[in-house]
Amino acid sequence: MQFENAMTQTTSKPSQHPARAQEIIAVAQSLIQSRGYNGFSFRDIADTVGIKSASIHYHFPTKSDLAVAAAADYRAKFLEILADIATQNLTGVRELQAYAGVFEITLERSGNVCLCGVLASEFESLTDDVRGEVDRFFKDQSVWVARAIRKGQADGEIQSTIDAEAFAPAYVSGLEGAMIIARSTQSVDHLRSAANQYLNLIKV
Amino acid sequence: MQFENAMTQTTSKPSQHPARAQEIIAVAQSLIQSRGYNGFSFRDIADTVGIKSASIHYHFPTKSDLAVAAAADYRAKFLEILADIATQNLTGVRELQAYAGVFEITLERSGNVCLCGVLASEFESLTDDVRGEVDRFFKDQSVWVARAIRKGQADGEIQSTIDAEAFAPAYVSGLEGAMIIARSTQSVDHLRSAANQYLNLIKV
DNA sequence: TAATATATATCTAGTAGTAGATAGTTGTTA
DNA sequence: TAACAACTATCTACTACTAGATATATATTA
Repeated sequence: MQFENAMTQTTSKPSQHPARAQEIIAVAQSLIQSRGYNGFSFRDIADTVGIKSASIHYHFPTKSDLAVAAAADYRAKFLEILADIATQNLTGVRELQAYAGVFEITLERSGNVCLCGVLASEFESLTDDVRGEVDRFFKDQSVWVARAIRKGQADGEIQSTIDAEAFAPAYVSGLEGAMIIARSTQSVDHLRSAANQYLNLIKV
Repeated sequence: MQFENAMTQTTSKPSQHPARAQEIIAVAQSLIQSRGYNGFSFRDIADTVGIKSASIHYHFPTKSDLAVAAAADYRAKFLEILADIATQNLTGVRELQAYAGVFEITLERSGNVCLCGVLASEFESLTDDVRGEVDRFFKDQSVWVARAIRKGQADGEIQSTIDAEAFAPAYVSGLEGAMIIARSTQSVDHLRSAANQYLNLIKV
Protein backbone atom coordinates (compact mmCIF):
# COMPACT_ATOMS: atom_id res chain seq x y z
CA MET A 1 0.00 0.00 0.00
CA GLN A 2 1.18 3.48 -0.87
CA PHE A 3 1.89 6.31 1.53
CA GLU A 4 -0.27 9.18 0.44
CA ASN A 5 -1.21 11.68 3.04
CA ALA A 6 1.06 12.44 5.97
CA MET A 7 0.14 16.10 5.84
CA THR A 8 -3.33 15.52 7.21
CA GLN A 9 -1.83 16.56 10.54
CA THR A 10 -3.19 19.74 12.06
CA THR A 11 0.19 20.36 13.68
CA SER A 12 3.07 22.48 12.44
CA LYS A 13 6.12 20.41 11.44
CA PRO A 14 5.68 19.31 7.83
CA SER A 15 8.70 16.95 7.66
CA GLN A 16 9.93 17.04 4.05
CA HIS A 17 11.30 13.51 4.12
CA PRO A 18 8.38 11.41 5.28
CA ALA A 19 10.02 7.97 5.29
CA ARG A 20 10.96 7.97 8.97
CA ALA A 21 7.75 9.69 10.03
CA GLN A 22 5.78 7.02 8.22
CA GLU A 23 7.86 4.32 9.84
CA ILE A 24 7.05 5.78 13.26
CA ILE A 25 3.36 5.93 12.38
CA ALA A 26 3.36 2.30 11.29
CA VAL A 27 4.92 1.12 14.54
CA ALA A 28 2.58 3.34 16.56
CA GLN A 29 -0.43 1.89 14.75
CA SER A 30 0.67 -1.64 15.49
CA LEU A 31 1.28 -0.85 19.15
CA ILE A 32 -2.06 0.91 19.57
CA GLN A 33 -3.82 -2.00 17.88
CA SER A 34 -2.22 -4.52 20.20
CA ARG A 35 -1.89 -2.70 23.52
CA GLY A 36 -3.94 0.49 23.27
CA TYR A 37 -3.10 4.19 23.42
CA ASN A 38 -2.03 4.09 27.05
CA GLY A 39 -0.26 0.77 26.62
CA PHE A 40 2.78 1.92 24.66
CA SER A 41 5.52 4.49 25.12
CA PHE A 42 7.74 6.56 22.86
CA ARG A 43 10.56 4.30 23.98
CA ASP A 44 8.74 1.24 22.65
CA ILE A 45 8.55 2.87 19.24
CA ALA A 46 12.10 4.18 19.41
CA ASP A 47 13.51 0.73 20.20
CA THR A 48 11.63 -0.84 17.29
CA VAL A 49 12.52 1.86 14.78
CA GLY A 50 16.11 2.10 15.97
CA ILE A 51 16.26 5.71 17.09
CA LYS A 52 16.05 7.51 20.45
CA SER A 53 12.68 8.37 21.95
CA ALA A 54 13.58 12.06 21.89
CA SER A 55 13.86 11.92 18.10
CA ILE A 56 10.21 10.97 17.78
CA HIS A 57 9.28 14.36 19.21
CA TYR A 58 10.96 15.97 16.22
CA HIS A 59 8.40 14.33 13.93
CA PHE A 60 5.46 14.37 16.35
CA PRO A 61 5.70 16.95 19.14
CA THR A 62 3.27 15.17 21.47
CA LYS A 63 1.83 11.71 21.89
CA SER A 64 -1.53 13.10 20.90
CA ASP A 65 -0.06 14.41 17.63
CA LEU A 66 1.32 10.96 16.92
CA ALA A 67 -2.02 9.32 17.65
CA VAL A 68 -3.81 11.78 15.38
CA ALA A 69 -1.37 11.03 12.57
CA ALA A 70 -1.69 7.28 13.17
CA ALA A 71 -5.48 7.41 13.15
CA ALA A 72 -5.66 9.71 10.11
CA ASP A 73 -3.29 7.46 8.18
CA TYR A 74 -5.25 4.38 9.24
CA ARG A 75 -8.50 5.96 8.12
CA ALA A 76 -7.02 7.02 4.76
CA LYS A 77 -5.61 3.58 4.05
CA PHE A 78 -8.86 1.91 5.04
CA LEU A 79 -10.72 4.16 2.60
CA GLU A 80 -8.28 3.16 -0.14
CA ILE A 81 -8.96 -0.51 0.51
CA LEU A 82 -12.71 0.09 0.44
CA ALA A 83 -12.42 2.12 -2.77
CA ASP A 84 -10.52 -0.79 -4.25
CA ILE A 85 -13.24 -3.26 -3.26
CA ALA A 86 -15.87 -0.98 -4.81
CA THR A 87 -14.12 -1.13 -8.19
CA GLN A 88 -14.11 -4.92 -8.37
CA ASN A 89 -17.62 -5.15 -9.77
CA LEU A 90 -18.90 -7.30 -6.94
CA THR A 91 -22.49 -7.70 -5.86
CA GLY A 92 -23.60 -5.86 -2.72
CA VAL A 93 -23.43 -9.01 -0.61
CA ARG A 94 -19.98 -9.86 -1.94
CA GLU A 95 -18.85 -6.34 -1.10
CA LEU A 96 -20.11 -6.76 2.46
CA GLN A 97 -18.30 -10.09 2.65
CA ALA A 98 -15.12 -8.47 1.35
CA TYR A 99 -15.59 -5.74 3.96
CA ALA A 100 -15.77 -8.30 6.74
CA GLY A 101 -12.78 -10.00 5.13
CA VAL A 102 -10.67 -6.91 5.82
CA PHE A 103 -11.34 -7.33 9.52
CA GLU A 104 -10.75 -11.07 9.41
CA ILE A 105 -7.45 -10.82 7.57
CA THR A 106 -6.14 -8.14 9.92
CA LEU A 107 -6.92 -10.27 12.96
CA GLU A 108 -5.62 -13.44 11.36
CA ARG A 109 -2.31 -12.06 10.10
CA SER A 110 -1.32 -9.70 12.88
CA GLY A 111 -3.44 -10.67 15.84
CA ASN A 112 -4.36 -7.00 16.00
CA VAL A 113 -7.80 -5.44 16.17
CA CYS A 114 -9.12 -2.27 14.57
CA LEU A 115 -7.13 0.80 15.61
CA CYS A 116 -10.20 2.99 15.96
CA GLY A 117 -12.08 0.32 17.89
CA VAL A 118 -9.27 0.31 20.44
CA LEU A 119 -9.10 4.10 20.61
CA ALA A 120 -12.87 4.30 21.01
CA SER A 121 -12.72 2.00 24.01
CA GLU A 122 -10.20 4.36 25.65
CA PHE A 123 -12.19 7.39 24.56
CA GLU A 124 -12.13 9.25 27.87
CA SER A 125 -8.34 9.40 27.90
CA LEU A 126 -7.99 10.82 24.39
CA THR A 127 -7.52 14.42 23.32
CA ASP A 128 -10.21 16.08 21.23
CA ASP A 129 -8.02 15.83 18.14
CA VAL A 130 -7.79 12.06 18.41
CA ARG A 131 -11.48 11.78 19.25
CA GLY A 132 -12.36 13.66 16.09
CA GLU A 133 -10.31 11.29 13.99
CA VAL A 134 -12.00 8.27 15.58
CA ASP A 135 -15.41 9.78 15.01
CA ARG A 136 -14.62 10.42 11.34
CA PHE A 137 -13.49 6.84 10.89
CA PHE A 138 -16.79 5.37 12.01
CA LYS A 139 -18.75 7.81 9.86
CA ASP A 140 -16.66 6.73 6.85
CA GLN A 141 -17.33 3.10 7.52
CA SER A 142 -21.09 3.46 7.89
CA VAL A 143 -21.36 5.48 4.69
CA TRP A 144 -19.50 2.85 2.68
CA VAL A 145 -21.42 -0.08 4.15
CA ALA A 146 -24.79 1.64 3.64
CA ARG A 147 -23.93 2.11 -0.04
CA ALA A 148 -23.07 -1.57 -0.38
CA ILE A 149 -26.35 -2.56 1.26
CA ARG A 150 -28.36 -0.38 -1.12
CA LYS A 151 -26.46 -1.91 -4.02
CA GLY A 152 -27.44 -5.38 -2.82
CA GLN A 153 -31.04 -4.26 -2.49
CA ALA A 154 -31.03 -2.85 -6.01
CA ASP A 155 -29.79 -6.23 -7.25
CA GLY A 156 -32.51 -8.00 -5.29
CA GLU A 157 -30.13 -10.03 -3.14
CA ILE A 158 -30.73 -8.10 0.09
CA GLN A 159 -34.18 -7.68 1.62
CA SER A 160 -35.77 -4.40 0.54
CA THR A 161 -37.29 -3.98 4.02
CA ILE A 162 -33.81 -3.40 5.48
CA ASP A 163 -33.05 0.22 6.35
CA ALA A 164 -29.54 0.53 4.89
CA GLU A 165 -28.68 3.68 6.90
CA ALA A 166 -29.78 2.03 10.14
CA PHE A 167 -28.28 -1.40 9.54
CA ALA A 168 -24.89 -0.15 8.32
CA PRO A 169 -23.70 1.14 11.73
CA ALA A 170 -25.05 -2.02 13.33
CA TYR A 171 -23.00 -4.13 10.91
CA VAL A 172 -19.86 -2.06 11.51
CA SER A 173 -20.41 -2.20 15.29
CA GLY A 174 -20.94 -5.94 15.19
CA LEU A 175 -17.70 -6.55 13.32
CA GLU A 176 -15.78 -4.20 15.65
CA GLY A 177 -17.10 -5.96 18.74
CA ALA A 178 -16.66 -9.43 17.31
CA MET A 179 -13.08 -8.60 16.32
CA ILE A 180 -12.19 -7.46 19.83
CA ILE A 181 -13.86 -10.44 21.49
CA ALA A 182 -12.41 -12.85 18.92
CA ARG A 183 -8.91 -11.91 19.96
CA SER A 184 -9.69 -12.42 23.62
CA THR A 185 -11.19 -15.82 22.94
CA GLN A 186 -8.31 -16.80 20.64
CA SER A 187 -10.55 -17.60 17.70
CA VAL A 188 -10.83 -15.81 14.39
CA ASP A 189 -13.86 -18.02 13.84
CA HIS A 190 -15.78 -15.93 16.36
CA LEU A 191 -15.43 -12.97 14.01
CA ARG A 192 -16.10 -14.97 10.86
CA SER A 193 -19.20 -16.50 12.36
CA ALA A 194 -20.61 -13.16 13.51
CA ALA A 195 -20.11 -11.67 10.06
CA ASN A 196 -21.97 -14.58 8.49
CA GLN A 197 -24.78 -14.29 11.01
CA TYR A 198 -25.37 -10.63 10.20
CA LEU A 199 -25.23 -11.19 6.45
CA ASN A 200 -27.45 -14.24 6.37
CA LEU A 201 -30.15 -12.30 8.16
CA ILE A 202 -30.41 -9.54 5.58
CA LYS A 203 -30.18 -11.71 2.48
CA VAL A 204 -33.43 -12.46 0.64
CA MET B 1 -26.90 -4.24 44.17
CA GLN B 2 -25.34 -6.55 46.73
CA PHE B 3 -21.70 -7.40 47.10
CA GLU B 4 -21.45 -11.14 46.99
CA ASN B 5 -18.20 -12.59 45.94
CA ALA B 6 -14.94 -10.79 46.67
CA MET B 7 -13.21 -14.06 47.39
CA THR B 8 -13.15 -15.10 43.78
CA GLN B 9 -9.59 -13.80 43.81
CA THR B 10 -6.91 -16.39 43.11
CA THR B 11 -4.47 -14.32 45.18
CA SER B 12 -3.54 -14.63 48.84
CA LYS B 13 -4.91 -11.75 50.96
CA PRO B 14 -8.52 -12.56 51.86
CA SER B 15 -9.38 -9.23 53.62
CA GLN B 16 -11.89 -10.05 56.35
CA HIS B 17 -13.55 -6.64 56.30
CA PRO B 18 -14.51 -6.24 52.69
CA ALA B 19 -16.09 -2.77 52.78
CA ARG B 20 -12.96 -0.87 51.80
CA ALA B 21 -11.85 -3.56 49.35
CA GLN B 22 -15.23 -3.37 47.68
CA GLU B 23 -14.99 0.40 47.55
CA ILE B 24 -11.64 0.12 45.81
CA ILE B 25 -13.06 -2.40 43.36
CA ALA B 26 -15.97 -0.12 42.53
CA VAL B 27 -13.70 2.84 41.78
CA ALA B 28 -11.35 0.63 39.78
CA GLN B 29 -14.27 -0.67 37.72
CA SER B 30 -15.45 2.82 36.94
CA LEU B 31 -11.95 3.94 35.97
CA ILE B 32 -11.35 0.92 33.76
CA GLN B 33 -14.70 1.44 32.08
CA SER B 34 -13.94 5.08 31.31
CA ARG B 35 -10.20 5.14 30.67
CA GLY B 36 -9.05 1.54 30.30
CA TYR B 37 -6.68 -0.67 32.27
CA ASN B 38 -3.60 1.35 31.36
CA GLY B 39 -5.42 4.65 31.76
CA PHE B 40 -5.67 4.80 35.54
CA SER B 41 -3.27 4.58 38.45
CA PHE B 42 -3.40 3.47 42.07
CA ARG B 43 -3.20 7.15 42.99
CA ASP B 44 -6.38 7.89 41.02
CA ILE B 45 -8.20 5.30 43.09
CA ALA B 46 -6.58 6.41 46.34
CA ASP B 47 -7.59 10.04 45.80
CA THR B 48 -11.19 9.07 45.12
CA VAL B 49 -11.48 6.64 48.02
CA GLY B 50 -9.59 8.92 50.39
CA ILE B 51 -6.61 6.75 51.29
CA LYS B 52 -2.97 6.53 50.19
CA SER B 53 -2.01 4.56 47.10
CA ALA B 54 0.22 2.31 49.17
CA SER B 55 -2.80 1.18 51.16
CA ILE B 56 -4.39 -0.30 48.07
CA HIS B 57 -1.57 -2.81 47.91
CA TYR B 58 -2.71 -4.16 51.23
CA HIS B 59 -6.02 -5.22 49.69
CA PHE B 60 -4.69 -6.00 46.22
CA PRO B 61 -0.97 -6.76 46.04
CA THR B 62 -0.64 -5.97 42.34
CA LYS B 63 -2.57 -4.04 39.72
CA SER B 64 -3.31 -7.33 38.00
CA ASP B 65 -4.85 -8.67 41.23
CA LEU B 66 -7.07 -5.62 41.40
CA ALA B 67 -8.13 -6.00 37.78
CA VAL B 68 -8.94 -9.67 38.34
CA ALA B 69 -11.08 -8.77 41.35
CA ALA B 70 -12.78 -5.96 39.43
CA ALA B 71 -13.54 -8.20 36.47
CA ALA B 72 -14.71 -11.12 38.63
CA ASP B 73 -16.99 -8.84 40.62
CA TYR B 74 -18.31 -7.28 37.43
CA ARG B 75 -19.02 -10.70 35.98
CA ALA B 76 -20.77 -11.89 39.13
CA LYS B 77 -22.97 -8.82 39.33
CA PHE B 78 -23.83 -9.07 35.66
CA LEU B 79 -24.87 -12.68 36.17
CA GLU B 80 -27.12 -11.58 39.06
CA ILE B 81 -28.82 -9.02 36.85
CA LEU B 82 -29.33 -11.60 34.13
CA ALA B 83 -30.68 -14.13 36.62
CA ASP B 84 -33.09 -11.46 37.78
CA ILE B 85 -34.29 -10.82 34.24
CA ALA B 86 -34.80 -14.53 33.71
CA THR B 87 -37.18 -14.72 36.69
CA GLN B 88 -39.48 -11.97 35.40
CA ASN B 89 -41.46 -14.32 33.18
CA LEU B 90 -40.70 -12.39 30.00
CA THR B 91 -40.87 -13.73 26.48
CA GLY B 92 -37.57 -14.53 24.76
CA VAL B 93 -37.63 -11.34 22.76
CA ARG B 94 -38.42 -9.25 25.82
CA GLU B 95 -35.52 -10.89 27.61
CA LEU B 96 -33.20 -9.98 24.76
CA GLN B 97 -34.53 -6.43 24.87
CA ALA B 98 -33.96 -6.30 28.62
CA TYR B 99 -30.46 -7.62 28.01
CA ALA B 100 -29.73 -4.79 25.59
CA GLY B 101 -31.31 -2.45 28.10
CA VAL B 102 -28.57 -3.28 30.61
CA PHE B 103 -26.01 -1.98 28.14
CA GLU B 104 -28.08 1.08 27.28
CA ILE B 105 -28.70 2.09 30.89
CA THR B 106 -25.02 1.70 31.78
CA LEU B 107 -23.97 3.96 28.93
CA GLU B 108 -26.75 6.44 29.55
CA ARG B 109 -26.27 6.82 33.29
CA SER B 110 -22.50 6.68 33.63
CA GLY B 111 -21.14 7.29 30.16
CA ASN B 112 -19.16 4.12 30.70
CA VAL B 113 -18.88 1.10 28.47
CA CYS B 114 -18.65 -2.58 29.36
CA LEU B 115 -15.66 -3.35 31.57
CA CYS B 116 -14.82 -6.56 29.77
CA GLY B 117 -15.18 -4.93 26.36
CA VAL B 118 -12.56 -2.39 27.37
CA LEU B 119 -10.25 -5.04 28.82
CA ALA B 120 -10.64 -7.16 25.70
CA SER B 121 -9.51 -4.28 23.54
CA GLU B 122 -6.33 -4.00 25.63
CA PHE B 123 -5.92 -7.76 25.68
CA GLU B 124 -2.22 -7.87 24.83
CA SER B 125 -1.29 -5.84 27.88
CA LEU B 126 -3.21 -7.99 30.36
CA THR B 127 -1.92 -10.79 32.58
CA ASP B 128 -3.22 -14.30 32.04
CA ASP B 129 -5.36 -14.01 35.18
CA VAL B 130 -7.22 -10.99 33.84
CA ARG B 131 -7.50 -12.55 30.40
CA GLY B 132 -9.15 -15.60 31.91
CA GLU B 133 -11.74 -13.48 33.67
CA VAL B 134 -12.54 -11.61 30.46
CA ASP B 135 -12.86 -14.87 28.58
CA ARG B 136 -15.25 -16.25 31.20
CA PHE B 137 -17.39 -13.14 30.99
CA PHE B 138 -18.04 -13.50 27.28
CA LYS B 139 -18.79 -17.21 27.66
CA ASP B 140 -21.35 -16.35 30.36
CA GLN B 141 -23.01 -13.80 28.16
CA SER B 142 -23.32 -16.05 25.14
CA VAL B 143 -24.78 -18.88 27.19
CA TRP B 144 -27.48 -16.64 28.68
CA VAL B 145 -28.37 -15.02 25.36
CA ALA B 146 -28.53 -18.36 23.56
CA ARG B 147 -31.00 -19.61 26.18
CA ALA B 148 -33.18 -16.52 25.67
CA ILE B 149 -33.13 -17.05 21.91
CA ARG B 150 -34.21 -20.67 22.25
CA LYS B 151 -36.97 -19.56 24.59
CA GLY B 152 -38.20 -17.10 21.95
CA GLN B 153 -38.10 -19.83 19.36
CA ALA B 154 -40.10 -22.17 21.57
CA ASP B 155 -42.72 -19.44 21.91
CA GLY B 156 -42.75 -18.94 18.15
CA GLU B 157 -41.67 -15.30 18.27
CA ILE B 158 -38.14 -15.88 16.94
CA GLN B 159 -37.45 -17.58 13.63
CA SER B 160 -36.79 -21.29 14.09
CA THR B 161 -34.12 -21.17 11.37
CA ILE B 162 -31.88 -19.10 13.64
CA ASP B 163 -28.97 -21.01 15.16
CA ALA B 164 -29.17 -19.79 18.77
CA GLU B 165 -25.64 -20.87 19.65
CA ALA B 166 -24.22 -19.08 16.62
CA PHE B 167 -26.33 -15.94 16.84
CA ALA B 168 -25.83 -15.38 20.57
CA PRO B 169 -22.15 -14.39 20.38
CA ALA B 170 -22.94 -12.23 17.36
CA TYR B 171 -25.62 -10.42 19.37
CA VAL B 172 -23.29 -9.93 22.34
CA SER B 173 -20.48 -8.75 20.04
CA GLY B 174 -22.79 -6.34 18.30
CA LEU B 175 -23.91 -4.74 21.55
CA GLU B 176 -20.33 -4.52 22.81
CA GLY B 177 -19.13 -2.84 19.63
CA ALA B 178 -22.14 -0.56 19.40
CA MET B 179 -21.69 0.50 23.01
CA ILE B 180 -18.05 1.45 22.47
CA ILE B 181 -18.78 3.31 19.24
CA ALA B 182 -21.86 4.98 20.73
CA ARG B 183 -19.75 6.65 23.37
CA SER B 184 -17.28 7.93 20.80
CA THR B 185 -20.07 9.34 18.66
CA GLN B 186 -21.82 10.83 21.68
CA SER B 187 -25.12 9.07 21.03
CA VAL B 188 -26.81 6.37 23.07
CA ASP B 189 -29.15 6.06 20.10
CA HIS B 190 -26.38 4.39 18.14
CA LEU B 191 -26.51 1.54 20.65
CA ARG B 192 -30.30 1.45 20.89
CA SER B 193 -30.63 1.38 17.12
CA ALA B 194 -28.13 -1.43 16.70
CA ALA B 195 -29.93 -3.54 19.31
CA ASN B 196 -33.22 -3.04 17.50
CA GLN B 197 -31.67 -3.90 14.16
CA TYR B 198 -30.37 -7.23 15.42
CA LEU B 199 -33.62 -8.13 17.14
CA ASN B 200 -35.92 -7.18 14.27
CA LEU B 201 -33.95 -9.47 12.00
CA ILE B 202 -34.51 -12.59 14.05
CA LYS B 203 -38.16 -12.03 14.90
CA VAL B 204 -40.76 -13.98 12.93
C1' DT C 1 33.82 27.26 -7.80
C1' DA C 2 34.23 28.16 -3.00
C1' DA C 3 32.22 30.04 1.03
C1' DT C 4 28.26 30.70 3.57
C1' DA C 5 23.84 29.85 5.22
C1' DT C 6 19.80 27.08 6.13
C1' DA C 7 17.20 22.86 6.96
C1' DT C 8 16.82 18.11 8.33
C1' DA C 9 17.24 14.52 11.41
C1' DT C 10 19.43 12.74 14.80
C1' DC C 11 22.02 12.57 19.23
C1' DT C 12 23.21 13.12 24.47
C1' DA C 13 21.73 14.58 28.63
C1' DG C 14 18.48 16.12 31.27
C1' DT C 15 13.79 17.94 33.28
C1' DA C 16 9.77 17.18 36.46
C1' DG C 17 6.53 14.05 37.30
C1' DT C 18 4.28 9.47 37.78
C1' DA C 19 4.13 4.39 37.72
C1' DG C 20 3.65 0.19 40.67
C1' DA C 21 5.54 -1.67 44.54
C1' DT C 22 7.95 -2.33 49.30
C1' DA C 23 9.50 -1.79 54.29
C1' DG C 24 8.57 -0.54 58.51
C1' DT C 25 5.42 1.99 61.72
C1' DT C 26 1.21 3.36 63.99
C1' DG C 27 -3.42 3.31 65.57
C1' DT C 28 -7.56 0.60 66.11
C1' DT C 29 -10.40 -3.11 67.07
C1' DA C 30 -11.84 -7.94 68.64
C1' DT D 1 -2.35 -9.32 72.90
C1' DA D 2 -2.97 -10.23 68.11
C1' DA D 3 -4.92 -9.28 63.77
C1' DC D 4 -6.23 -5.68 60.89
C1' DA D 5 -5.93 -1.61 58.13
C1' DA D 6 -4.19 2.17 57.54
C1' DC D 7 0.03 5.23 57.55
C1' DT D 8 4.84 7.49 56.19
C1' DA D 9 8.59 7.23 53.59
C1' DT D 10 10.91 5.47 50.10
C1' DC D 11 12.51 2.87 45.89
C1' DT D 12 13.33 1.83 41.14
C1' DA D 13 11.80 2.26 36.76
C1' DC D 14 9.57 4.66 33.55
C1' DT D 15 6.70 8.64 31.47
C1' DA D 16 6.36 12.51 28.04
C1' DC D 17 8.94 16.06 26.93
C1' DT D 18 12.93 19.70 26.32
C1' DA D 19 17.55 21.95 25.51
C1' DG D 20 21.41 22.16 23.14
C1' DA D 21 24.93 20.02 20.21
C1' DT D 22 26.15 17.68 15.95
C1' DA D 23 26.51 15.72 11.44
C1' DT D 24 24.94 15.98 6.92
C1' DA D 25 22.64 17.51 3.08
C1' DT D 26 20.86 21.28 0.29
C1' DA D 27 20.55 26.07 -1.14
C1' DT D 28 22.35 30.60 -1.72
C1' DT D 29 25.66 33.89 -2.45
C1' DA D 30 30.63 36.15 -3.27
